[in-house]
Amino acid sequence: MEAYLLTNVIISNIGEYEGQEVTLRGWVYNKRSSGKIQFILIRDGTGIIQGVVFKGDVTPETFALADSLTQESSIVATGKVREDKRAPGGYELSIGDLQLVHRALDYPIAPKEHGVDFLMSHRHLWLRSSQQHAILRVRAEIINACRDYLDERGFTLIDAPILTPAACEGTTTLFETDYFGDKAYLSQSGQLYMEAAAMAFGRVYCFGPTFRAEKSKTRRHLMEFWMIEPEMAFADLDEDMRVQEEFVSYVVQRVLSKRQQELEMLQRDTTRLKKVEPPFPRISYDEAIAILRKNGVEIEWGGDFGAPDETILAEQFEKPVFVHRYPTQSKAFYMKPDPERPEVALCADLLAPEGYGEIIGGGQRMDDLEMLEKKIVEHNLPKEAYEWYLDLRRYGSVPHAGFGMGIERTVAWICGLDHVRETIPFARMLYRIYP
RNA sequence: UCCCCGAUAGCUCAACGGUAGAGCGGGCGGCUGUUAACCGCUAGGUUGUAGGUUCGAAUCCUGCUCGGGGAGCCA
Repeated sequence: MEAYLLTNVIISNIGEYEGQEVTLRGWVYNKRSSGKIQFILIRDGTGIIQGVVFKGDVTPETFALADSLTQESSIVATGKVREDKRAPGGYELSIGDLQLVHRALDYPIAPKEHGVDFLMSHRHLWLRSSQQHAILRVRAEIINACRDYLDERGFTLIDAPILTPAACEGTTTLFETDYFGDKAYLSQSGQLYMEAAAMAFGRVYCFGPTFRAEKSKTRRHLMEFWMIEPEMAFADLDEDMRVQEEFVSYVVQRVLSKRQQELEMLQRDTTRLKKVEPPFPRISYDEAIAILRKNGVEIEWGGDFGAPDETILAEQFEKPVFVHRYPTQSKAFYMKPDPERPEVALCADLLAPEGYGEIIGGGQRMDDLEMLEKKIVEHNLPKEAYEWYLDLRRYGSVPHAGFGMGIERTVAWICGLDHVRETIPFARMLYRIYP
């Protein structure tokens, strides 16, 4: 077999080779035959093209091979690229020569409807289907867009550790692991480390997996998910929200312009996505409570919002909406209380439209040493573990703010999916860690 | 942890107290333009599991296991 070269022809730009003879390497996506003619849908990861084998055009051996091909068998096909309106994709390959690389027997995923359990158990093969391809390409585009936006604005990528000595927020359950006889935990947020990095680099972000050992079993939860967490020195809550709305708008518009084909494949109605541009509406927690009560929700001041509450709030607006200044008591220890009203914190959540819920949580951080020490005691956190964090308030403390955006929820929203499990290549869910 | 729903052929489902079926996928055959192609034939089942009720259970009841949706918590 000839050497695999990266310069080889790929299906996504097959149009450039019209009229030429090319060699494609890929897998059989599906096959239809009509006696003396075989239609082989070939996919190579970049796209799908229909290959046509006429009995009269090839050797009897080649035709017999084409006839015997099974779904997902790997092949090398050589032939002429031809424009043809009847073909899906607009181009066809008139196959003259065909080689079998490997014959796949009894590929489990048939071209038909399947159940969630079956597909998730065959995730390693499900990734080959067109829809999953489209979703993961949108995910890749979102991640690229996030990084481009931040990189172009003076942010430095400073990744946070995944193995950590203690809870960042000390509230949710952590995955515990043995660290040579000591306990270590899988990170649930890189934020505290980003605060240290922001004092060193000004504007920073991290992008990596985070882990929550909560026994959440909903369409919005994964045990392992990816979060992008920017942090900015000399920034307050207002600036934080301005960056967020610009950031989210940039990401959405970028996907709309570069991944239109994928959104079409997913049958995503993009009319509401097109409206995602700054500024986003801002409502206070107090206003949110009033809206909920007006909609018949019985809710006390001080509590957090549930998923149905978030949907009601988001439905009031066309664009994503900020809910700011939540009660300090319900928020993490590092949130800075509003100096004009200490019972609320200078924080904001961004709720996506169409019922997708919270995609960003963020806010201004506590920059005063004494108040932070007090909060750590109030939250029953071990002060020794946070000495390094307190140092940031001892040596040149400044107002600073940041946020964390969940990639999977953002992908689900932009793709219009009803569950986050398809937005990550291999979802880690409650009671499901295979494959 | 709690609430609701489900488990029948490889897959998606039907049969709802009286002999377990269909479509897709597999195998064999037919067809020179198919679009999840079509047509014919064929193989494929201890109905998740353990009990119970009944002359008789896939079907009704109970436990268990596994899965799905949701709550809480969060991104």
